[in-house]
Amino acid sequence: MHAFDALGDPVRRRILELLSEGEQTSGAVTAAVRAEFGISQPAVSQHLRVLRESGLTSVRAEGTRRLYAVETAPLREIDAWLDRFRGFWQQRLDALDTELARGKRERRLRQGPGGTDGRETARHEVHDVGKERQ
Amino acid sequence: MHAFDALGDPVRRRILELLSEGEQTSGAVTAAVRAEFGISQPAVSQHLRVLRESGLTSVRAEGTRRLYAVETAPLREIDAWLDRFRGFWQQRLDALDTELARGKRERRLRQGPGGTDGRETARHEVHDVGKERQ
DNA sequence: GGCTTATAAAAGTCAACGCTTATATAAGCC
DNA sequence: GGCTTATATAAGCGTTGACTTTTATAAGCC
Repeated sequence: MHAFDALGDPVRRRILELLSEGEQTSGAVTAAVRAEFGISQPAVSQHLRVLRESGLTSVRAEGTRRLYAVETAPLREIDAWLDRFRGFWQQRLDALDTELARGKRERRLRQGPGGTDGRETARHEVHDVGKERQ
Repeated sequence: MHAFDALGDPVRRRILELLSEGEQTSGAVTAAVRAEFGISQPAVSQHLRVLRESGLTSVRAEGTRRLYAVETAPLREIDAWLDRFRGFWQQRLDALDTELARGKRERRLRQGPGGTDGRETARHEVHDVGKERQ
C-alpha cells in the first residue's frame, strides 16, 4: 500500500491527473505543474521519480524525451483497499432509497453506518468531543 | 483530497481497517496498534487525532471512553478521484474478455485509455528507463 | 566538435512529521 | 476525597521530505 504515500502530495496527484489524459512528456508535465504550483523543474523531476519508484507511472524514452504514463497496479490496490469500506456508504444509500421511497422527510441523511453490532450508531460528533485547539 | 495525506501513514491505515469492523474505543485501537507497531499510547492518540481532523473518523464519548468510527466522506472522495483511472483497468479487462471470447482477432479495441493522441500505447518499462540508484 | 534542449542527479536547507517522555483532564470507584 | 483507568495534550528531538541552486548526462542540430 506504498502508493498512498506517494499520493499524499498534491503535486503528485495533479501529475497523475494530467497523465490520466494520456501519455505526456516530462516537459509537458513540468510546464503544467510549474504553472500551477510555481515550483522548479528539478522539483517536478523529483516528484516524477517518486511516482516512478512507487510504480504509479511507467516511463519510455523517445529521443531526449521521457514519456510518462499511468501505471494502474497501485491504484487498483487502493481501490481494493477501499472495498472494506464500501459497505459503509452503499448501506447509507440503500437506507436513503428507502427513506425517499416511503416519503420520509430528508432530514439528516448524514450519520455513519458501520457498527459490528446491529445497533444504530447514534449521533456522533464529526470532529472531536471536547475542545479542539487551533 | 486532504484524506490522502492522512492515509499515507501505515499506522493510520491500520486504524481505519480496525474501525472498518465497527466502532472501537480508543483503548481497543491503541492496544491493537501497540501490539502490531510497538508504539506508545500517545503516539496512537496522535494518529487518532489526525484521523479525526482529516474527517476520516468521528468520535463519541461514553463515560471515560472515546468511541471512534469510520467517517466515509473522505473515502468516497478518494473513490471518486479514482474514477478517472478506472477506464485504464476496466478496458484491460474488457480487452481480455474479448480476446478470450473471439479467439484473439482484432486487438487494440479502443487502445490505451485516455490517449489524447490516438497513438498505440506501446510497450513501456515499468520503472525507469536508465539506471536507477539504490 | 560545440551549442542547445530535455531531463535527471547532487548537495544543502528548512519545515513538517512521528515518536518519546512527562503531564493534564476527567470519569469511575472505594 | 484520593486512587485508578482512559485518553488527550505539551514539549522536545531525530528523521524525512519537499524545495532550492548547481551540475551532469545525453540526444539533436549546425
